[in-house]
Amino acid sequence: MAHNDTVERILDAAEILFAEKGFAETSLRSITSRANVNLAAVNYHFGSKKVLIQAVFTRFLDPFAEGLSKTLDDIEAAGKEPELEALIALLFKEVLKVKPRGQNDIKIFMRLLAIAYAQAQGHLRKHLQNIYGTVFRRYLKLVMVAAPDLPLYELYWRINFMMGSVIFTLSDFDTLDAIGQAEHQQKASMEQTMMRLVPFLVSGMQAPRPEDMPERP
Amino acid sequence: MAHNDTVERILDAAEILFAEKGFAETSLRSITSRANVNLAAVNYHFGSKKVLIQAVFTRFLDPFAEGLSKTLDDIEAAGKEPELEALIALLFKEVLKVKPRGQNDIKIFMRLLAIAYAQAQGHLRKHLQNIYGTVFRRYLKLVMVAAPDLPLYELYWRINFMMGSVIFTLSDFDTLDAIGQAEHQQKASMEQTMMRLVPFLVSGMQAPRPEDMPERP
DNA sequence: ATTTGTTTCAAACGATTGTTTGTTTCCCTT
DNA sequence: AAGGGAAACAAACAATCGTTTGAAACAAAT
Repeated sequence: MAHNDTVERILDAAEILFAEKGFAETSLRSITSRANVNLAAVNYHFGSKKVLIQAVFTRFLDPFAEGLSKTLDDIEAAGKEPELEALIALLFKEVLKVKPRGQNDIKIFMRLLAIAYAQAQGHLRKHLQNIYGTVFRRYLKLVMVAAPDLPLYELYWRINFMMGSVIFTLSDFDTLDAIGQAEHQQKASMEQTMMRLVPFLVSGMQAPRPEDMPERP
Repeated sequence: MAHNDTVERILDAAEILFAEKGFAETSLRSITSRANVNLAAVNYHFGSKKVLIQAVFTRFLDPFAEGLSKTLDDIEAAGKEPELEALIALLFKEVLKVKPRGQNDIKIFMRLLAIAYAQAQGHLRKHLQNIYGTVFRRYLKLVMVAAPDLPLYELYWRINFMMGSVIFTLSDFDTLDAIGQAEHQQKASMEQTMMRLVPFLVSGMQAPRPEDMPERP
């Protein structure tokens, strides 16, 4: 219990503080202090702060990627070709499945993703791409089938447009919801906002191709 | 020439380094070193690093907000009610107008926006909101007219969905374009990508309202 | 030419950072 | 009960951070 408990307490504290302030702005001392753990424990168990950051991501993304992979297995086994809306909603369901122990885990998860993208840290990005690239490509193939009239290159960019909407909105959900309450006297939940995202994304993906944009310039 | 030159050289160096590495990861020494300026110059001319960060944003956003404001003046003076597509394309044109001295200024501009959102720095966010909130609200009113069948609260969230796509995609344009070249042997420009964004965003905004989502729960 | 005020500069400040060290404590095996 | 390897600990490490200092260099005005 001793070892494992310390490692997980560090990860718990780290993911919260990283999501709140970012990587560079979060000191190891603030992490170990929140975790009620000795300062040296981080370097003892992880080796360095950089590895700790990667470990935080791994703990989130591994179950997510595994869950997504299994869902894709089921789809392919059933020989189904899901529609665009189902494919997008699928991703949200998968996100909601991850780590049901805490309520605000999804917010942390999304904020970490946003920070990872905002900070073009070479080592982190390639680390994630190397590990989770395979599952992502499997998912992308299904999107291709669901939107057959879209050239591959166009689809590539639209996928990124989608990622932008989702990550941006959900990672800043608390702030955006607070503004929404102040200006419209309505509050939203994360699940509601995901539901709101689906039709926006589906319609965006089904949009006609941009004008004056040759497929191969 | 002495004073003004130093201040602008600091701003030039700061915006590049901030866009590359973020705020906390960029030291004043790296800024002053790149600007060929003494270390103390930052605190002498700006007072603190925090003020320098705000100054970098101001130099970008002031001309942008002013240009947008004038464009909105013209529209209102002409009594026009632009369509959604025109309103969205308008924003991109306004962005392209800002700071024509350098080619990659837009990339820096977008990266700074992304970093500003990712790092929930309280002081910066309120600073921006207080200064540029007025222009933004004027623009929002035009969008309201262009999408009359959309409830205000729904529109609020979709505006944020749009912002997410744009900021996310364009701030990471270099990386995304590099991947696009590797996987599809096609390269894009920032202007092309903006053109690609327009139909995606327009269709997203015109999407049907999400199911099971009462207007006032 | 002298004064006045602004800007630049080298140097140092205290604080905080990630990491390392050597020792102590704990737990398990024999 | 004794031994040994893993873990926790207080303390210190060198490096870097933003900021401050006081003197030097400069410009413009009297």
